[in-house]
Formats: sequence, structure tokens, C-alpha cells
Amino acid sequence: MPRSPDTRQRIETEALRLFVERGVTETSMRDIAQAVGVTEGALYRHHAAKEALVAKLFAESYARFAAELDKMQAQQPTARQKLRAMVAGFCRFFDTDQVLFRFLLFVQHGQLDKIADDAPTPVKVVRAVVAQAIERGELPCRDPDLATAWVMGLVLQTATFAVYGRVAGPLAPLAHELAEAIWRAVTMPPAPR
Amino acid sequence: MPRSPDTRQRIETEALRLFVERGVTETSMRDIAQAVGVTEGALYRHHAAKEALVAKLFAESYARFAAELDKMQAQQPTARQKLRAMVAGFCRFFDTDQVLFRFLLFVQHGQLDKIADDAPTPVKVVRAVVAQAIERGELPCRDPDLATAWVMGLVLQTATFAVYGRVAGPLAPLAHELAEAIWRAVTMPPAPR
Amino acid sequence: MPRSPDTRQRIETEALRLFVERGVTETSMRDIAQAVGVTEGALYRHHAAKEALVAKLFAESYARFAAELDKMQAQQPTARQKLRAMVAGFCRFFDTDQVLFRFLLFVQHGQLDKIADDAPTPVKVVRAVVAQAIERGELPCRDPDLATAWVMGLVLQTATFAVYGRVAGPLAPLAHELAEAIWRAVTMPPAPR
Amino acid sequence: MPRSPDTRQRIETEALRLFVERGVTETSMRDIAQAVGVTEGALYRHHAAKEALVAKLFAESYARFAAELDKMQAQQPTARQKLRAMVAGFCRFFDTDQVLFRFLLFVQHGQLDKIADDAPTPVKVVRAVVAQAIERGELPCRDPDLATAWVMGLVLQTATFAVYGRVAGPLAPLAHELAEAIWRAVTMPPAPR
DNA sequence: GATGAATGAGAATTCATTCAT
DNA sequence: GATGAATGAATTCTCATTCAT
Repeated sequence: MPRSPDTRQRIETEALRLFVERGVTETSMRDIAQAVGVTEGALYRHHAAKEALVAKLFAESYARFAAELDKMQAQQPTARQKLRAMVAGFCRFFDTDQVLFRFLLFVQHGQLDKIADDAPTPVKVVRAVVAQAIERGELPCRDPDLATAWVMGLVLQTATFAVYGRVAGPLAPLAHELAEAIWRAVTMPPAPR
Repeated sequence: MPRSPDTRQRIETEALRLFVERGVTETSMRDIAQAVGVTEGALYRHHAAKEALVAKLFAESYARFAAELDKMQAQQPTARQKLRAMVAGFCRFFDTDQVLFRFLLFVQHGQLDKIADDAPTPVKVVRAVVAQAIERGELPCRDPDLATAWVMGLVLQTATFAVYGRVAGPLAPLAHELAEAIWRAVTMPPAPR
Repeated sequence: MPRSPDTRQRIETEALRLFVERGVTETSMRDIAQAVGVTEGALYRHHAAKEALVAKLFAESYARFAAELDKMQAQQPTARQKLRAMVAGFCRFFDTDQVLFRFLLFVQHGQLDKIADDAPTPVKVVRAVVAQAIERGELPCRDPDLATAWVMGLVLQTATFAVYGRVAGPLAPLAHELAEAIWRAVTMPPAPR
Repeated sequence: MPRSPDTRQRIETEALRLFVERGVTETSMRDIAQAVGVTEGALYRHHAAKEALVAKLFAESYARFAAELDKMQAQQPTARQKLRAMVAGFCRFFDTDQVLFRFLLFVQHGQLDKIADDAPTPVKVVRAVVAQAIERGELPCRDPDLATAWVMGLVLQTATFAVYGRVAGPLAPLAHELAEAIWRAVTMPPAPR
């Protein structure tokens, strides 16, 4: 039985794929082992437990994507440009690694609860941009969480429709249009009270 | 050995709650039985299998909500009013029975795949309104699925934030503002080509 | 819900049928109740337990058939005629009530062990005839159990083949031929020692 | 936690024994595990399901015995000698591995239905010999299935009596006498019509 | 007599994990 | 690093039986 190299990497790739396709609970360690072509025991050479594998897959990439997103926004001067840059970032991420995108943003599997309160997350990055924009008067005065929900909702639901083929092809070509829609939503004047 | 009435109803209530709180796979029949206060065997007098319980819970309510949504939109003359009515309907549903709302719109557990192709669904109702509005020139020309994604995204992500307490209180008071944001998003002029 | 009469009888008929078709262990009380069209609880009005139902079905008919067989042989003067009469009796029984025949002679389900040592059984009746015939010199000297096995084997395997359609139609027309074959087998001169 | 070798073999041996002693349905996987001295889960490393274990036990040996039987008959020139050889084969098999004999020829547990239509079986081998003998005029003209039933009946019922101790000792010493009885039965002249 | 709800024990099977080799 | 056998707990579901109504 040949021992192919990169077993660790292949475990992570296959696990990620299966977690996204079927769900974490619905994927057994045996499923992963079979997909990789090793025995179950071999998985434990690389990850102490199933939960640890999930956590590793999540934590590493989630923080990294949040950081990238933060860098993108930081390079832009205005709120509108920051949002545009972030939307483009989400779309590129989706197009580049849909499996990972879905794992981080849709599957999650309760990993959010395990994240340190001060750790960066994509949602927090978006929220910071939104909150700052409101403070600076670039966006109308509104609960920054509500506006953040809208940004995330427009991005994620478009991605969801793309996953199910209801919206066609890569998201990058839609990024500009999507960013505009977001801008129009969040710049809506607040209801008079 | 208490034989309280309404066991069937209580099974469904507790199951729904647990499915939403923990997930379907993560909820065992024993969990449900314990929550209801009966033995596992008793559950099977009322539902032939766990999957049948899930399916019943979903099928019954999903079609009903879609129908209600459709009625709300049908009573309005214009696209804008139809959207407003539907958004209000989503918000009212969330406020009235958050558990059921989350089960139908977030948990789902693969039940969508089991639905007849021509059965009404909330998404289809929204899509029909959007498509008709585009045809009639009430909305700018754009992939109706994309616009539908935006409507659903704004509604569902706002609900998600409400579930996690990031957005406060019942959704009904936000319905008008949400509908306006949606209107602004979907009325965005299409990108010149 | 109409309560048809003869529930007791119908329980026994359906139970017998199912026991023969599927086996005793493979037939649940629920299966029987469904076949009869009553609830499981109703069965226990008529039989204290599943095992009691099986035992009743078996004991009653087994003894009765043994007695009938014994009467048939008793009315004949010679061993050859006794065997002929019994073979005809087996065949008639098979043709008249194949389900009961199979239950008593094939299914059995360990009921033989529960029968009193001195209770009459078809095998004992056959054995008595054979033993007497040997004693009287009507049959060659041979272990009467061995000769009994041959009689039973020829009868029962013919019935088995009839059940599976390998041998066609009712057994009665074959009775004479079968009895002759048996006679030839058991009259075989013993091996010289 | 003893890890003795041969677990797979011991599972099969114990399972066979229990299936014969108590019946397949009446034997639980736990019974087998306890007899082997492992946990239930361990059984599933060797056989994917209880039914698969039953099927393997049956299929492997049934075809093999049929083939052996066929070889025995093929080495003999005349029908009489073929029958003698097969009877001796049945008796030797019974004496050598009574448990397997009973599993294959008495328990069966519906495995016959799963066998390919053209797969060899002991009954088919016997039938082929009988049919050929009738064709060649070595046996009187008669439904070959009926004659096959008689051969099988005499063999199997003798074995049955041996199992229950009604017929003593190993069957091999009885083989010759049994073959003669069979020969007398199947050579009976057909009833004039 | 019958229903319908319930029990409690046990069935087959799955699964994360361990560990000697 | 990897295998392959094993564990032990849990899961879904079945079943004979009970009993208030």
C-alpha cells in the first residue's frame, strides 16, 4: 500500500468538501478516511479529534479571510469604496474557493461561538466599516448592526443562489452591481420618527 | 406513567424547538422523548420515523406560509406594495413563531429537495412578484433570480441578526424600513453594458 | 368502526397464515392485528401472549390430526393398508388445509418440545404402525425409527415440493403412488451382517 | 481487551452454531458477539450486516457442497451408482460437519431465493441425475421432480432423525441401506393409467 | 370486547476514538 | 506514519405487553 505524501493536506481538502456537501455531523471520520484513501486511525495521526479538525479548518481560514477583508477596506479612502472593495473580496473568495467560502460562511457548525470575542471576523470587519461611515456621516444614521445585516444578506444570499445555480457563473462579474445595490440599501434615509 | 393528552402536539412542539436549537441530526429521538416526558417508543406511535417527523413539520407549514405570502402579495396592486406586504408578512411570521420561522427558512434539513417542483415556496412567491414587476416595467430589467436573492437576503439576514440579538426586538417595527431598503436595492438601474 | 364477529377465529386464521408465510418470530403481533383489522390490544383479549397463541394453534390441531391418523390406521387390517391409509390421510390434509399442514409439520417452532411425552403425534402414530408391523413380521427387521424416518421423509418432502410448485397440484392423486414407493422402501430386505 | 487472532473465523463458527441451534432471527448480534468474546461493534468490521453474515455463510458453502456432490455423481457410470455416491456424500457431509449440514439444508433462512437461477444446488444435482436416468431408461418414467423429492426426503428425514437422536450415531454406516431404500422407491414401476 | 396510548427491553447498526503492531 | 482490530456508547427503530377509557 503506497503511502502518498501530503496526507495531512488531503485529509483537510476531503474533509472540507464532505463537510460542505453533507454537513459536519453527517460526515463520519470513516467517510473522510475513505475519501482520502487511508484508515480511520491514520486521521488521528494528524488531528486529535474530529472536532479539532473542524476547528482547525475553520479558525485558520476564518481569521485569515477576515484579515484580508480588513486589508482591502483599509486601502480605500471612502465608505463607498471600502464597501466596493469588500464586496469584490467576497466575490473573489467565492470564485476562488467555493468550498472554503461555504464552510466558513454557511456551514460554520457552531465555530463562531468558540472564537475569541476580540478576534476579527468578516462580519466584524464589515460592521466596523459601516459604523465608522455612520459616525463620519458617510452613511445615514442607523443601527450599524442593521446596516451590517443588509450588507451581509445581499452578499451571502447572492452566493447562496450561485451555489444552487439560480444565479449563474462566477460572482466577480456581479460584484459591481451588487456593491451598488448594497450602497443604495444602506444609504436609504432613515425613517422619520 | 402519566398519559397526558396532546402528546402528539407536544412531540411536534418539542421536536421543532430542539431541531432549531441544536439541529436535526444533533437531536436524538431520545432527546425529544425526554423533552416531552415519554419513552422513545411512544414517539413512534405518532410518527413512523424521525425523518417522517421532520418532513411533516416542514411540509405542513412551508406550503402554508408560502400560500399566506402569496395571498398578501395578491391583495396589493403594485410591485412596491406587494413587496412591502411580503416583508411585513415575513416579519410578522418571525415575531409570531420564531421557532417555526427558523425551522422553515434556516434549518430546512434538505426538505427543499423533497418538495414537488410545482409546489409553492416563499422564494417562488417572491420571485414571481419580482419577475412580474420586471415584465411590467415596475422594476428595472435584471435577472429576476438575482433580484429575488437580494430580497431574500435582506429579509433573512435581518432575521438572523435578530435571532442572535445583534438586531433588537421584534421585526415588525423594522418592516417598513426593511421594505424601503429592499426597494432601493432592486430599483437600482442596471449596469450599462 | 364496526366490530365484526368471529374476531377470535379471524385472529387464528390470519396468525396461522402469517406464521406459515413468514415464520413465527418474523411475524409481529402488530402484523397479525393489521391483518385482522383490529388493534394489538384486542389480540390480548383472546390470547394471553403470542407464545400462547402459537401453542394453542399447534397443540389443538396437532393432537387432532394425530388422532385422525390413528383412526385411519386402526381401521385397516394389514401394515400395507395402514400405511396406505395414513399416506392418503396426509395427502388429504395437505389438500384440505395446506396452511395448517405446513404449520404443524414444517413450522412447528419448537412446539414439539412442549408436548407431553405420552401425547399422540403423527410421527408416533406412524412409528407405532411400523414397529408393530416389524414385530408381526409384516416388515423386515430394521430400526423402526429408521423406517419411520423414511415414511415421513417421502411424505413430507413430496409436500414440500408441492408447496414450492415443483410437484404439481393436489397430493391426493399421488397418494397411491407415494404409498407404493414407501412400501418398497420399507420392505427392503435388511443388509446382511 | 484481548485481541486474539482468527476473530473472523470464530465469528463465523459461532454464528453458524447459534443459527442452527436457535434459528437466525432468534440469534442476536449480541449473542454472537458474546459467544465470540468481543463487542457487537467488532462484528461489523468483519461483516457489514447480520444478513450479509448469513448470506456469506450460506453462499460459500452451498455452492461448494453442490459442486462436490456433482463431482461424486460424475465419477460413477450408472444411475444406481451415482445415487449411491451422492447418498454417501450426504452422509459424510452430515458426519463431518453436522452444523454446516443443518444450516445449508434445514435452516436456509430464505437464502435459496437469493441464489442465481443457474447456480448449482444439491437438489439440482440430484434432479439432473434422476432426469438423465429416466431419459436413459435406467429409471421408470415418472415426474423427475417427484423422484427427486423422494431422494431428498429419504436423505433429509434420516438426517433429521439423526439430529434428534431418534436414529443413532453417524450416518455413514447407514448410507448403503439408505441408498438401497432410495433405489427401491425410485425404481417403482409407474402406476398404469 | 376493543381502542389507543404508553412502556421497557432489546434489536441492528454507527461512530469517535484507542492502540498494538 | 499508517494499519486494522477493537471498544463502548449512542442511535434509530421494533416489539410484546399493559391498561385506562
